[in-house]
Amino acid sequence: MKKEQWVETIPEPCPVLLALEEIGDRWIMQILRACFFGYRRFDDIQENLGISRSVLTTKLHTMVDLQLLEKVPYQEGSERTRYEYQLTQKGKDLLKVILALLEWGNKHLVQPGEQMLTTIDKESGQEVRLALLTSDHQRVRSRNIRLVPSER
Amino acid sequence: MKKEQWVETIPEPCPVLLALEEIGDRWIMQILRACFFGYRRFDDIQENLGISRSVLTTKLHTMVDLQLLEKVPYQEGSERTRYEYQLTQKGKDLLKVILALLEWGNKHLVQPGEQMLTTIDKESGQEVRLALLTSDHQRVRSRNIRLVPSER
DNA sequence: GACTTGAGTTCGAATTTGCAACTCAGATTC
DNA sequence: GAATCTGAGTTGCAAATTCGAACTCAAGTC
Repeated sequence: MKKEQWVETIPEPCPVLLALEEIGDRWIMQILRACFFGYRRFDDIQENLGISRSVLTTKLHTMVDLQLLEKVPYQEGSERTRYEYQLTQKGKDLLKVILALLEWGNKHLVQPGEQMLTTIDKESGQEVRLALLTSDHQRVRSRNIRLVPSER
Repeated sequence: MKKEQWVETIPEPCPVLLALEEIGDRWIMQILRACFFGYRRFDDIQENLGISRSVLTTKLHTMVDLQLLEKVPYQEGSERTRYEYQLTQKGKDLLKVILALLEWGNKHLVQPGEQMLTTIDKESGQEVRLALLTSDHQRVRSRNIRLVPSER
């Protein structure tokens, strides 16, 4: 193998692979997207995604095991107690992954005439984008980065 | 369905779903990661990922169809012409997705004692992270964003 | 002429997913 | 107080994916 692009030594295990092994299957990211977009209940998620009920059951349980979601009881008015799936902090920390996918989808997948989904700052109303920043807030362009192993 | 978190109206088709339908399967992101990390040839990728050869063949072809990769001839010295898979611009534009996964993996999946993989600025050597920026370079925190549909 | 290498094919077995129907407990209706 | 509805699953079987290992095939090498 010749010239490498961003990295010379890849740690074992590779953190990106670890991430993909947890959430890189056909459904988990889609379920997370639904959760970010406000869906919380079994039937809502099932209908929104068109996933089969049996698979959704399994995926929700593994997502709870992985601590991406939490099964929380709630009541609407005086109805009986039900359960909904809420994003945990670990789950919420995947927001940037979703936003990165969103930017890429807007750029490469949305056809002219269709609608994009843009991220705006609630306060200023300005458009918001993901950028690479050094610790003292300088912007860095992608081609100027390198990946290095470091101790946890 | 009650209170939504980041978005009131989701455009149809949703750009995030479009993205996940293209690259959200079990292998494509892993193959992309391998490409970002410098692997370009069939056997190298196959060995690195432990994917079965038949599936890799199919995935590489669909990735070429989707214009994520390009099959490019090359020669090493005077050897016969071979082919390697290179990231296209559309493929390279997924870097932020990979970096977001990397940050998440570092934070939540790397065990103490194992190695993280950190992103640094080639010039300053400083650590680099993904951040949300408005168009005039103000940082925004995740909870202060909203998603709105917009015309393409 | 036999061997090696990269890049696949082929094929049967194992795993995952889909679909439709069934369950089951708590509310609500008649 | 029996029948119905609703949310959140199970169950069982068919269809689609993936795996592993062996086989192919064309170039180039010994």
